[in-house]
Amino acid sequence: MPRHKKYDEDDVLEKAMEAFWHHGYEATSMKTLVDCMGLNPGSIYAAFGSKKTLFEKTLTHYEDQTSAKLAELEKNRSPQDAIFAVFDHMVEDVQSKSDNCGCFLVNSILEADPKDKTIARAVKRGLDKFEGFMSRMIEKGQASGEIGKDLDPQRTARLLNGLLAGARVMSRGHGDVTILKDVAAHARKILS
Amino acid sequence: MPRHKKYDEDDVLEKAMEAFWHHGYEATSMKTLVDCMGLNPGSIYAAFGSKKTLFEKTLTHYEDQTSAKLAELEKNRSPQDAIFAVFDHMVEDVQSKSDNCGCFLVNSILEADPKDKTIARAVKRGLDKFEGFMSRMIEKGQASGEIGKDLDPQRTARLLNGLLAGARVMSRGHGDVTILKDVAAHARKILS
DNA sequence: ACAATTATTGAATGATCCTTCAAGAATGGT
DNA sequence: ACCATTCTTGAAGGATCATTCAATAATTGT
Repeated sequence: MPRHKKYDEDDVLEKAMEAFWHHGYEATSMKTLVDCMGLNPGSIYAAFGSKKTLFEKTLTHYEDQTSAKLAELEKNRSPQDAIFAVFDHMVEDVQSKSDNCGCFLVNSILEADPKDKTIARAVKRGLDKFEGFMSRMIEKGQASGEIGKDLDPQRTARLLNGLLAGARVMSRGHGDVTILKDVAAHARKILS
Repeated sequence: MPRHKKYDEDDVLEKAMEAFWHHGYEATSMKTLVDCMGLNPGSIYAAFGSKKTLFEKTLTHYEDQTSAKLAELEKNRSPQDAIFAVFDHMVEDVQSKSDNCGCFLVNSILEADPKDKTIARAVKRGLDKFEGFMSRMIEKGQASGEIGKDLDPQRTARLLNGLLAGARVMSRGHGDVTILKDVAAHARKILS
């Protein structure tokens, strides 16, 4: 039977994701991908179809990674703490990395052509997962008495997501991290 | 003396801005600009130098337009109402336009190469104006008793800006406007 | 009306874009 | 050891990219 691939598909997908994440879809050329992934054009096209479909696969790869992290928080923490942990994680993430390239999903929302429904749907699916997590945590927190029952779970979830997205955007616009901490604190206030 | 330009420089700058705004910097080709602006490549280069410098000029053009609007609000409304008006304007803007392409500044923050200091600085200048407006309104509102004195003007200004940015991002991710109204309501709550 | 100056035109440039493909290399079954 | 199958290689493809420039057109001062 045949020859085996000498690279790991998840490895190179991860590298492609980093490239798209750093530079955006348009500014990431095939040459860049060839360099980053360590594969020749032919191999990339054989494995992933095209630049566009490769991009879509990196999006779902990111989505998978993110929901794995959320699932872990959901298992190991109280509902309220799980939400706070998301905000705290964002602060640490921005502080630790030398390059602040934000959330891959948020970046992709803004760069994507609104008419491109394939990417729009992939992004929306990612946002929905995030929102589902937040909403679920709020409901569970309300059931356990940890979170006030006056909050509408879904709308509050969206508000928190908006805060999260906005914080990342602003922290990238300025070189500043203060806004992130303030937003994390504000999230605590909302769920008080 | 010489021949006069047969186009208005502000007119074509406006059109270039719309092109960049809709598609982003990278996805806007020179051909697109030629079509949108109604000028030949030669004329564009003669007047604006390069694609990059043209983009920078559209950014400051946007900045000028925005600060004009803010100045008007600052003159005609109470400090608190001026802030609320910004949020309400965002809601109306998204609802009225068929294509929701967000805030040109925010889009540019995320697309721009972090190493490109020229664009980063232009964007930061725009954000600072916004933040300055918010902060100034809060201080004036506190002086007149309209806004609680316990709020830190600058940090609250940044928080509000983050809310604003986040709302636009989320409304673009989903097809939904509810989040915008909720954010506007939340801003009122913060300044209550 | 002519000269001087500037604007417009659009074809041409070389670089880079994404993609394809024919060739060679490597593996597993028989 | 050989065949069938699959992967890798990297050069070549045409398209499009941003940019330039020589030629033409238009305007104003004299």
